[in-house]
Amino acid sequence: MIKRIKGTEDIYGEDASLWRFVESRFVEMALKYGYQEIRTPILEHAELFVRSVGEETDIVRKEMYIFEDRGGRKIALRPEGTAGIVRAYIEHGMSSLVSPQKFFYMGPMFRYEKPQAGRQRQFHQLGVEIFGTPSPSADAEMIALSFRYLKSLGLSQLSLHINSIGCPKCRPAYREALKNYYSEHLDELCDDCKVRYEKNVLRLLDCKVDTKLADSAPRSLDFLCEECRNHFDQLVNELKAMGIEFVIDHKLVRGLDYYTRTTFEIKHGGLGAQDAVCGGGRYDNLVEELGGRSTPATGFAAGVERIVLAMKAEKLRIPVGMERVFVVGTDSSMRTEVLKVAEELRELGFAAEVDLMERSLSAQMKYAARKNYSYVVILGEEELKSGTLSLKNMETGEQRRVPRGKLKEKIRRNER
RNA sequence: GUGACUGUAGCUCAGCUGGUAGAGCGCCUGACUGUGGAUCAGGUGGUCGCGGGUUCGAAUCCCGCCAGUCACCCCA
Repeated sequence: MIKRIKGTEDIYGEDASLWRFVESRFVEMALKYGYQEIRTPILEHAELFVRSVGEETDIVRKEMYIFEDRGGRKIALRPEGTAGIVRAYIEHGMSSLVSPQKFFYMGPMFRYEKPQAGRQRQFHQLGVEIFGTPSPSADAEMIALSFRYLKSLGLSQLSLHINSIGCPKCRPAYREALKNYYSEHLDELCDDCKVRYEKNVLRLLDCKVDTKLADSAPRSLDFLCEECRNHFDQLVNELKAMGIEFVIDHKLVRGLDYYTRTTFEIKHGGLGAQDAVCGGGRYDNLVEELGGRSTPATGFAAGVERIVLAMKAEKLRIPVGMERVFVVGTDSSMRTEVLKVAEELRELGFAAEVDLMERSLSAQMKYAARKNYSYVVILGEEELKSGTLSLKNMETGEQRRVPRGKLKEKIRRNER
């Protein structure tokens, strides 16, 4: 038997409804804030990610799906969404459109990692990007959007963490301070951290083995230049003004090379080790680094799988859509009438299903019950003669004759 | 990439110290020729993850591989 590829998932049944809800709610919310959708290819030149995500990052060094196409080009399946959107922004000269340009997107991303709870090789992200404004208001808006969105799904065990990692002007001093601090504790570091010390000092902060050392390490906020400091202060003020609760987390550094100033993350308390459902921040230099005009930008990405896991952890229900009705005939001679009534119901805005197995009336009732229909319309000789329908409420068992034209008002909406 | 645990029907699992597969649930049909999730009866369904080895004989023991789960790394 051919099985699905490691780290990929088939989404079906109840899960598919959940996913649809998570995605459509996001689209609604992003549109409300004035964002427009952008769909970029899943395939990009591998070089794009090497230059944006960073040559030295794990994502590029060992997690990218790369292949050579028949024309000998090095192609990658996108490991994240931002790079492709920046590429599209530059390629289409969008910097000459009105600023800011605000985009939302969603779709599959690919990273060759070992799967675990909340981590797949093909995973799905939804997110936004704002181009053309250096203002902390942009950071505040997209952070607020992400947080409000997650709350609107019903999630409550959320915590928002923010930080600033400065800019190329002030970050070197901070990095130096960290290096000094850790150099005095080299022998206390775990093996992974010894590597981090050489490779990327900032990441020493999120070591899980020894958190005490990181707790008392120098804080990036204390090293910010004046511009970065003002930026951060204003972000904090705007979040407060919008009534968004957050904590300043000086240990929050993000893994992708392109971040500047603002970084943020939203964690969920009901998940396993992979507890970040959303993350992002500002990347003021990426557009220029990829060959575009110098353009400040900010954005976030949220993991759909993790959102879904979080919703399951909180046992959240989703609102039902259309009221569903099953239409049965007492025998095969009613077939035409059954089809007609089902079409009428669909026309009226209901979901209507009919038997496709040529089953007996009782078997059809059984099917309707198994599929959780709350209403069944029954058609037989008697109904046909009198121009009525029998409408059965499957929850109460109550059944009554209804004139054909009155179906709509007799079927009430209810919540699942 | 590293580590731990796991792999028998669609699902959950049983199968003791080796004698070549079972249950419950599900699914289909019927009891129920105009009425359901309950009950009863029948039916459907398995290369015992894959490949080697040991043995007269392997789901059971050994090795390798693959897959799954969780954690590390990293990240959404």
